[in-house]
Amino acid sequence: MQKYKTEEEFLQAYNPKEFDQLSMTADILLISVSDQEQANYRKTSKKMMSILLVKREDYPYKDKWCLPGGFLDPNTETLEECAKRVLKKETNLSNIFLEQLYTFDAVKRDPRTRVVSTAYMALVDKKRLTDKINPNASWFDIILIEEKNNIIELTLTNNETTINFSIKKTLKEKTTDRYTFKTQKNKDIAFDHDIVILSGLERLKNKISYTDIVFNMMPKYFTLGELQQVYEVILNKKLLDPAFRRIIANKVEKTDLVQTGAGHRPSALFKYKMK
Amino acid sequence: MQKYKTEEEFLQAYNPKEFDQLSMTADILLISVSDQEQANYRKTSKKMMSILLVKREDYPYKDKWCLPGGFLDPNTETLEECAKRVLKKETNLSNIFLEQLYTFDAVKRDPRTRVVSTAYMALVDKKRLTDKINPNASWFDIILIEEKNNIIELTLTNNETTINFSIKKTLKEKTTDRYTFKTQKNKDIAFDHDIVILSGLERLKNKISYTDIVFNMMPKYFTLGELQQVYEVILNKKLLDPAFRRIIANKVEKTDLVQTGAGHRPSALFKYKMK
DNA sequence: CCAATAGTGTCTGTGAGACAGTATAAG
DNA sequence: CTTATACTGTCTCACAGACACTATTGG
Repeated sequence: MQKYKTEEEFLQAYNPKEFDQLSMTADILLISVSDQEQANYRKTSKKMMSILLVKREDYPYKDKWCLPGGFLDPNTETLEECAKRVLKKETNLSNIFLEQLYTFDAVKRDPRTRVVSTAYMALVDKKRLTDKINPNASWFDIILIEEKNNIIELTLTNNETTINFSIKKTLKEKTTDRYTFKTQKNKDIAFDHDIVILSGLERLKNKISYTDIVFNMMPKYFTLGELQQVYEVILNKKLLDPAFRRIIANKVEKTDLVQTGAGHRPSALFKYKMK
Repeated sequence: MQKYKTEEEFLQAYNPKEFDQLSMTADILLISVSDQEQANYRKTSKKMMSILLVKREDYPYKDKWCLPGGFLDPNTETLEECAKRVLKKETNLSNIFLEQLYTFDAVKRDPRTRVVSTAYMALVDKKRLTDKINPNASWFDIILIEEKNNIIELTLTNNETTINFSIKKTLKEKTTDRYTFKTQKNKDIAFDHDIVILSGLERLKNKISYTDIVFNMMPKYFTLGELQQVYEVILNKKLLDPAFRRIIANKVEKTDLVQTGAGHRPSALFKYKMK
């Protein structure tokens, strides 16, 4: 090996192409909560989690659905900037909550070449979304998420197509909370994005109980009933009213506004307040 | 753009070198707990957290300290396998607890070329370590970790060299627990590894309270006093005996063994038991 | 006996789970 | 008046914080 006297000298002689390189992508799991149809005038509309998927127009995995994502430009941008750029392109929105999820790096995860992907979780209030969404992208509602014998089954629909896949969840180390996910059944989702989706949903489920992350999916003003429903759909279980109100009491602030017209006692509108 | 009839056809024509590529590394924050000297025969030896650093022999950052790490071979290995390979090389140990920490990707973090690094946290019981540690690697004890006005100061020593750096911690989003770390003072640690170290220590601090991760740093048999000291050094605060014993009660199993010879009541030896 | 750690009993306050009860709009 | 949701009061139980107390060794 040659020796260099200074760092400058060394850097001038350095040629990265001498080494094997690879490509990276940032993939984004964009999650929101939608209102579904209501059964009668008095019932409140049911809430559902939804995620944004994109139909692949080219090989590989042509015509399958995948998460919005794009290749990192190594010369100019960070992975988070790359993620923001992709989100802007797909949804025409900036200022979306973003958090790094995990880096997925199986050797054969992309058939083209070695591609390591850093996944980001993004949260948005669906009311912020205009119709300027990219035509090859589509919101899918999560209509079923069920865990049985460590096998998790997920069903999504965008009212045209229904997607269903299942993943086996195994504890990676007996001392921690990390799981290994393995695809059991999947014919509609490209790459390893089925696993990214599930990891993201689990992360959201965890973080909702010890952070204020949920307010990134809420409009500025909301009722406590709505907020509770969002918690319930994310946690996938019913919560008791008084307990819920105690928990979020010091995260929200009551306003003078009320919401009426629902065939029952009007509810106060609240807004987020930092603890 | 050309069109292809099948995925195979597409893949055959695909040339990754047409696109800008980059390099990746896996860097490992290996953490352990050491026994320090005892003041007199009766006192128990004080515990300290220690991390493994490597002295850089080449440019860039020649002669500075950094985390053990290595370039990913894109053709053969995952990042975790790369991390294991590096750990084996530096410590001659396999079967070390590893967990992906975070992917660091600032554009200019490596002066050579674009290098994205996925950091792993590794935990080990120091008694497992032989003297087969790589000569350019060295254990540094964390002798000070102090937070004041969101500036965290860290001092490490390996009894020859003392390293000191400080980092500013800012809440990234008001709704979550994610922080942005920014170097305030650092002249001994290469790359952005000062920030990796701090993120890792914070992660360990968090995870110790809701997982059994700490047992990866313990020998097979240990006293509750020792275990409590490890908790205390990681959490950086004193714990009350009865509260501590209640918390770990169903994580440990008492054995018939006792530890004597310490100038006070002998203590029972325990071992880890999964909940 | 002393010093130091090992280990336990128990009081108290906080806070979640549970359930029952009151309030109020629209049809 | 009915229906459905909004919102509150309060009991109970689990559990963490706090402190006091007993146990046991080597010197």
